[in-house]
Amino acid sequence: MVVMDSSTAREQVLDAAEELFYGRGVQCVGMDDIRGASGVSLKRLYQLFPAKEQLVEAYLERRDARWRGRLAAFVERREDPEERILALFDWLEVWFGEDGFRGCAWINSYGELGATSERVATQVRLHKGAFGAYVEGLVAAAGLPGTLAGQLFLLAEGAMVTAGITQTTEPARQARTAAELLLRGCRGG
Amino acid sequence: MVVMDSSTAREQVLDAAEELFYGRGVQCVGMDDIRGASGVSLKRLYQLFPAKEQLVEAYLERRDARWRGRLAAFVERREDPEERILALFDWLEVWFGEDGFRGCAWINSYGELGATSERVATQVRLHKGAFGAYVEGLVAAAGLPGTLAGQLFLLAEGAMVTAGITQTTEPARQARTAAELLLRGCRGG
DNA sequence: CCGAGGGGAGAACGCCCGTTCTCCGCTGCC
DNA sequence: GGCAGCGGAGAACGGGCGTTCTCCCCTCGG
Repeated sequence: MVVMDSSTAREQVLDAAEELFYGRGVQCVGMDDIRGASGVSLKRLYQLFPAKEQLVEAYLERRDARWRGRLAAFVERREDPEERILALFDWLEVWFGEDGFRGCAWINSYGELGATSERVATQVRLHKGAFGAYVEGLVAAAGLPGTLAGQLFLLAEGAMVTAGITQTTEPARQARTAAELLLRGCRGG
Repeated sequence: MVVMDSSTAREQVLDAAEELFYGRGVQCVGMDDIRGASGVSLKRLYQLFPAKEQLVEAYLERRDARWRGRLAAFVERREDPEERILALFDWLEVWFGEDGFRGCAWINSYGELGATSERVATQVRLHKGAFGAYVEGLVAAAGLPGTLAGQLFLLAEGAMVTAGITQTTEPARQARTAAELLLRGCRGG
């Protein structure tokens, strides 16, 4: 096989890890599965990630960057600050409808490993904190009261959980409708 | 030891299972841990539950009955139909503040086993379906539009997830505030 | 051409865990 | 009292998995 430098090997491992961990759950994917799917030998795999836990951490970290990047790119296509808030829920609907959607990776990982692995719990809190801060930013940019941000955040989280469990996109629309009502309420309507 | 009939043995096993599965996650609790905590021998344990998966199923099932019973008992102490809807969120706050609260057992189990075990996935869907139907009932009893129910449901789900991850009770109050606003909107206020 | 070293494949190791089996003591009936 | 059978304790079994080790090939410098 052609030589492969460390950073591409790393990416291939993370690609495989993301697909498998997200699709089946972390604990039922073995390091051997990762090797098979990535084509990176166990030896090198352990050079890149000294233990499975660190691979899980890296998987969540990289996915966080991607996920928030995609969200922001979608939202920023709208100009109006209030439209941007609603776009958040439109984006959820797009996400929920994607092939292989299986709920929120962080919520799932927290359910699986939150009690066991401090590193995983930390990644989840960081991700949810960053998402919450992003919502706060959108709310502030629209000149709306800060209390609204937490409420929208809960709607989004509820929609993610429910979409994951029911395998439908409908929760995104329900959450969007609720968000519109809350926005209207803030405008004093 | 004194003789123990099947139904008390069953209860003791389920008590132990509930505490351990909920507190640490299903997969990191072994059948031996259940035996140690319940005092029921492995042989009898396997007579009562032929496989671990069925014990998990029974744990979720019994917890569902308890959980919804407690919720209903709390809510029904209020007379006014709209107060009952808000009481739902007050009850969440009580629940979130309990010792050992670690999020929603069904959401956690779904993250852990939803992709692997059809029985577990089914239990989770049944539980969430029953909770959703209960919310719908409260909304209908208050003469409010059915679309509100789904929105309140999402708020409650979001609060459960967030309270579990952050280990705070605050999401219950945020969700309650949002619920009040949505109610007010329905009244045409 | 030769020897050293890095990397790949996969066997090996140790441990855990779900499930079953073995052995033994107790109990209750004749 | 004797014996059959139920039930408890825990060893045993089989498989899986995280991690490490062994062996071999290929490459590259002399």
